[in-house]
Amino acid sequence: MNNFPLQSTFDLCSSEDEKIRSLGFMDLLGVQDLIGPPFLEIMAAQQVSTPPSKKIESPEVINQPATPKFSSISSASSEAVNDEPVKEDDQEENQQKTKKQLKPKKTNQKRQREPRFAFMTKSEVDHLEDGYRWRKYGQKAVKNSPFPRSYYRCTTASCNVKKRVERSFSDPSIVVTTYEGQHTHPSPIMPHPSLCGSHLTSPISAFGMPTQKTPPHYQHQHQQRPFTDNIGSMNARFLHEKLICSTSVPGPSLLKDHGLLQDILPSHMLKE
DNA sequence: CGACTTTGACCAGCGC
DNA sequence: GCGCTGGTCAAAGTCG
Repeated sequence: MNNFPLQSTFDLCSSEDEKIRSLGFMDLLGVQDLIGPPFLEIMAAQQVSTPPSKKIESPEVINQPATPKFSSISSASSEAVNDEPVKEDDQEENQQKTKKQLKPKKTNQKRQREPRFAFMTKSEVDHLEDGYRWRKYGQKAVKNSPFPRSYYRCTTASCNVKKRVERSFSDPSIVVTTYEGQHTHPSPIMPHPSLCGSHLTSPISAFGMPTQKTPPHYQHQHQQRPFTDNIGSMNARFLHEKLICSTSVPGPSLLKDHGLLQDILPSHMLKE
């Protein structure tokens, strides 16, 4: 497997990411775009639903909505889209500002988290090309890891998507990327949906990630699940890898995907 | 000169 | 209450 600089590892099997494993990757990805409802339902059913009473704090990954399917994601997404959590805080904000020219966020309520999804990618580079433009706004050393975690934000003004990138402690060759929120715009770098998948000029962009390369008709069809739109593209591959890694996901819908993925995935992977 | 990165500081949440 | 950690801000620096 040295042919590619990187390869995604979806079964999230590193010890460090056990937490990730426990939760529905699909849900996080919102992959239903490609797989269709039946599959999702299966996945959703399998998902560890986070008890409402318990805060969804598990770092990446887990904010698996308690509700099956994406109803909660949908609503979350809409919030996410408008996502201007800060505005209503103006007054409080002022007080805080006076105090310190810092963070407008924070208020009486807990910070609302956007739907997040994480995935692991075997890569030598930390910041994978995913078709969107990101601006780094922070970096922190992480506990229990020699590798720092980088924080990125989508540079598009109206887009509040963020992502965190860190290397796996257990396997430095693996990059754990966590996306938060949804893109409210098409990919500025890869404007041609048709390029998605079939023209993998770069392994990185190939499963780089949530590039919005979903065919227009598809997007239209699934408009109400904005979150999935962003991710729709990468999932083909991610999804499949996840599937082949996860023995717990039987299902016809899987087969359905094979057709779509054949030109993307190595035959041996398909077999698996 | 604008866009982006680096980096130190600050704040909130959480566990003890 | 206190300390730790994650997440974010914003000034300064860097690059094209």
